[in-house]
Amino acid sequence: MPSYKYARPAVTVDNIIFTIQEERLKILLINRGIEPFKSSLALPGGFVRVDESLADAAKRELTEETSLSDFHIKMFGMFDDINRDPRDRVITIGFYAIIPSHDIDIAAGSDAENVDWYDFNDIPALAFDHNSIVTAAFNALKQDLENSSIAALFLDDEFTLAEFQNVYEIILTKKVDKRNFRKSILADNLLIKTDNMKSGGQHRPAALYKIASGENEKSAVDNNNFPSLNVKKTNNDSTDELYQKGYNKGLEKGYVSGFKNALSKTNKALSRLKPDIGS
Amino acid sequence: MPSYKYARPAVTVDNIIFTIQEERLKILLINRGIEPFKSSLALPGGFVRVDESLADAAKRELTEETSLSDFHIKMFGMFDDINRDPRDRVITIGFYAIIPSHDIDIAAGSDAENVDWYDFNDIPALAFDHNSIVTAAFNALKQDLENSSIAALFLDDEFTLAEFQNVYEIILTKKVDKRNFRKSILADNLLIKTDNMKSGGQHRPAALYKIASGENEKSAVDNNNFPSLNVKKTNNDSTDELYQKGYNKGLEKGYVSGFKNALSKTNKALSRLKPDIGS
DNA sequence: CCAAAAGTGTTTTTCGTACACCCATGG
DNA sequence: CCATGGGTGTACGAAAAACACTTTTGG
Repeated sequence: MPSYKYARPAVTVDNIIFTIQEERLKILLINRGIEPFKSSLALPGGFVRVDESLADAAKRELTEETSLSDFHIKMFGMFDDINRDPRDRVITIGFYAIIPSHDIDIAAGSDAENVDWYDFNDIPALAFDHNSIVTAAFNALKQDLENSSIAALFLDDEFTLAEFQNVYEIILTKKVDKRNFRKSILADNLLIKTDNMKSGGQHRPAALYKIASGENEKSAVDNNNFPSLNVKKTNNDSTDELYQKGYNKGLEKGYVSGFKNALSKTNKALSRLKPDIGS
Repeated sequence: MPSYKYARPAVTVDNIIFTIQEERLKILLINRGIEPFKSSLALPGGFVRVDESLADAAKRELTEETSLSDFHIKMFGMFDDINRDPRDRVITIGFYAIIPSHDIDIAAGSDAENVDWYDFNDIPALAFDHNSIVTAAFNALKQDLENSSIAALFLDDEFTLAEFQNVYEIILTKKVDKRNFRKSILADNLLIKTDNMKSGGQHRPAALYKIASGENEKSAVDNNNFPSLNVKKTNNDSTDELYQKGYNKGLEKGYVSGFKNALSKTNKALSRLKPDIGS
């Protein structure tokens, strides 16, 4: 029973697990079995152990909750209101994860009684301050969508540009001009064309693309903090290039505008969002 | 002597206090009096109490260290390496503060033996991982500089555009085209012209500007999390405008690119950074 | 041969950038 | 009257945005 000279806040992680299912953005929620907020929906999460980093804690919880492994996670914020948990002083750090559609059944099936997917546009009142956390996660997701190739994480390893564009349109709830989108995406060199085609519909087959992994392709799978996903290059000088630990760890290969938006070409990214007036 | 069922990490805050002195960006460092890293330089900071938020803890420490009050602070990152403190598992949250030049003497004078200003471009090896934290703080500062009017916090309440521009040039270490800078700044409506002029030099007097506080002007002084500093408006829709708690609290009135950035007009901001070739 | 999605270029507009001269003051 | 910084507008080029038709397949 560890004791300390001064009281300490508890530290937890909460995970927002995004996926796309039936053309809708969804997140995983659990039905709380205990008070407080018993039988409310809540984000999966748990306490951080003293021998693990925050990201490791998030991944451990994710594996417990979904029985998947090899997550791509991203720290996006922290929540520290004194009274956010009525039982104790709890500081929580938010991570979001992206699960490709083909893993949905595995993820939600692990503990079907208590775990299910919910449409992002129809989230009920959640336990604690979890609605705020969900909102923050979504804002981070949208921003990262503009500045990296994370949209590919919703898809199979190889995907068509139409599928890729569809991820943007679903998450940003905007139609995009196809020609400008393709021009912009390909100019960023975040994707590379494979030799494979996707046939199937009664229409012309589409070329399959994959994310242009920075160094080697394996690292895209092994590392769980989005590091090998390409981040848009920017004209950084000197200090910008220093390794920035901590919060931005997940995007360490580029500048995180992110939160701001770092100084990446945000306007360029926005060009994809304009509705397709033509045709 | 509080005790818990499971061991808990300690939670601390560390403050990077920026100011401009003699045309140089400086930060406040303390000389550690105790092991580990005894007599190394380090960031001011301390433990978070269970009855205070992270921001309150940062402000409390700031007041203790500088004997100033009413700080503008911004949470910019967290640092959670398991071994970052050899004594214990310590998670720290970084805040930066900006102090106007006219408060420098007060700030550093409170505990002159151990506290002093150091040129940002000449920071020695610091205790713990504090060099990483300083780098992250600087990146956040640069980014916020592009997306809000925080540059004004280095100055008096009213200031000339030349002084304002000078803040950018010092922090970004780049010369800026005067005409483009003024055009860009004024187009953002982050500043408003006062009726006052600054005379003095043997040249034409300069118009004084102040930050265009969002609602009322007092809140710019009262609130310590940069909330009333104007943040560049962006074309957000629906969900973007939801209140985003937690990490981005300091900029809640706008979109935080920032970190991440958000989707503000970063390119526009960058235009100010181009050297002034002319004249 | 027809429906349905894949794929592809050009024009227009907007925005970033370079650039030079007159103004008001103090000494 | 002159040295010093304050203050202003325009023209050019690059990038974003609008926009429509041909191609390839399956049924």
